Amino acid sequence: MVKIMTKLDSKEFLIELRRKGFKITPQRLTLLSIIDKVGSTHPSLNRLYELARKEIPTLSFSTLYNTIKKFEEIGIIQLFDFSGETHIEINKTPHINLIYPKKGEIKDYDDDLLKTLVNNVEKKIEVKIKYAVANFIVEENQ
Amino acid sequence: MVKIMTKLDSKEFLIELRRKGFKITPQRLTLLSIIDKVGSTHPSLNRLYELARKEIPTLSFSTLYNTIKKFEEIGIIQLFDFSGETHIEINKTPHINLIYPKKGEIKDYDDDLLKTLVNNVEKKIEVKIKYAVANFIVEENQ
DNA sequence: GTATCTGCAAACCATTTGCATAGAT
DNA sequence: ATCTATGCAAATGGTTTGCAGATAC
Repeated sequence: MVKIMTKLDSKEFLIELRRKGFKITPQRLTLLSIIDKVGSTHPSLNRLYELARKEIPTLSFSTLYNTIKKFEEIGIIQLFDFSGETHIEINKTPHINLIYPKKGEIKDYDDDLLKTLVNNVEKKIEVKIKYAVANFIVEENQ
Repeated sequence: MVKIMTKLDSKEFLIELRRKGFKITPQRLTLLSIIDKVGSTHPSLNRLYELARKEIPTLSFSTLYNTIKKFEEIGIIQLFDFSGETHIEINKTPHINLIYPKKGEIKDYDDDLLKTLVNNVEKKIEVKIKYAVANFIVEENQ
């Protein structure tokens, strides 16, 4: 079993995974460490697959898929659809995604005003917001 | 040619369509009027197709698809992916989409704070935001 | 030893495209 | 008359599932 230390696979995190009945496999550790590294660039599943293949050339897409879905279920990541593909989000706090559609780039941007907005809405209509992202599409002139 | 009066197919709007080299067909007028009516519920393309079929039973999905893409190009609507499907957005001003994932419901919610946030970001990083939507996922306990 | 995971292959399904005919201007 | 739109049917491509053998525990 390969052991790579990252923010995500710290001891407590692995214990938590096990507690939920998950097995710790090399594939999962590798995916965790890749997500830890590049998660903030919001890779698509296919991009993630490319990256993971460099480390485990025999990895199947279905293993990646199942694992990613489990990670979402547990709450390690969020998934979102963009431009016909599933992408990864690791920033769980309310934030802005600055989207450059032509470049296909998505950058995180933090602003406390969004957090205030979430609080306001929660109070106003008496709901709990589980997750909040503001998508700002940037105008790209050539 | 069927003529149905809506906010969207007002005279100026049709002139604008023609100016861009588009032909005004019954299919397009019907789609415009349906979008005008139900656009705020963010229907998926398939839902839109169901609705349109009730009015034009022979309508093909590819006609709907091509038309919707044109509408997006012109700027009548925005398209976004959610839960593996393409959905329609007609609210072009910065607003919040309250998403109830279990129900599959998406409700518009307006708050000026979001508009302020957009202005702040535009000034701070010197970009023009073409389009802004904040997605708030609502926690639904059963 | 047992329950879960992996990898392969096939199925699924929304989206996209090619093309011959029809229609708008 | 010309150029664009429609509808059909097939292709595409990302996602999802079934299953036999392998692995974590």
